[in-house]
Amino acid sequence: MKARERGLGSPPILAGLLAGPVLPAARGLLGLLLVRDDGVTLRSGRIVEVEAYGGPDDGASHARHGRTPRNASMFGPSGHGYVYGVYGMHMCLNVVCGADGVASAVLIRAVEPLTSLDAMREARLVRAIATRRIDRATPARAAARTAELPADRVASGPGNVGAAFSVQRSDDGSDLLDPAGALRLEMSPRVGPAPAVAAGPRIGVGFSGAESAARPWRFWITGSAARSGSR
DNA sequence: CTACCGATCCCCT
DNA sequence: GGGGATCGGTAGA
Repeated sequence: MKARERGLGSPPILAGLLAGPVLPAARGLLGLLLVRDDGVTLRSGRIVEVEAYGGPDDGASHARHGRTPRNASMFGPSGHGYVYGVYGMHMCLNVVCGADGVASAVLIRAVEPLTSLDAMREARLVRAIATRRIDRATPARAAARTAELPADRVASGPGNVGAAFSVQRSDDGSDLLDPAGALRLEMSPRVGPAPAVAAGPRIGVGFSGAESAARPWRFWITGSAARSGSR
């Protein structure tokens, strides 16, 4: 029996997928593993929710007004990371897609933790303290809350994926397909039929025109409790 | 349960 | 100087 039955049989095939159009790439990223290897612990999880973003024709994309210092990675080589900060406190991770020079990327919106769940909870607490979102709740209270976070909430939502995997600006432009990279993508060891995928409008893009906001460019694995917005 | 709203900072129609 | 590919605490039904 083949080791993989989900279609992406090998890293070269994954690289080829990411080098192509963003919508198939977004679907193909579902089910893959996101890995943070800090030399001490190996945090990993299954990608269960993503959003596709395009270039100048996509009113919701950071690339809608062309290349800037902030979005330069979107125009770079596929398979690399595009990391940006929003609202002064959240880091979001994208996988760059398309040919070099073409702007497109896939936002990782939710991950199901597989290994080092406690390290992810700890990383969540680090962010909570760093952003000082613990005015009313005392630090001890915040620590207790973080420790009690259900597994399927730890990396649910793009900001929480960033926190749980300690995504930082230095990850911007890094090669996510490098097997030795500190932040990387890996093939899922899971064998079986391809999971059912659902699609819908992207989240938080109301500022873009009606046409862009209506595009069903958000994809998720049906039934995953880690999907954001499904509290 | 839903809905609002403040936090906070980098980057830019 | 304004706004954002978010989050979570709080208020109120």
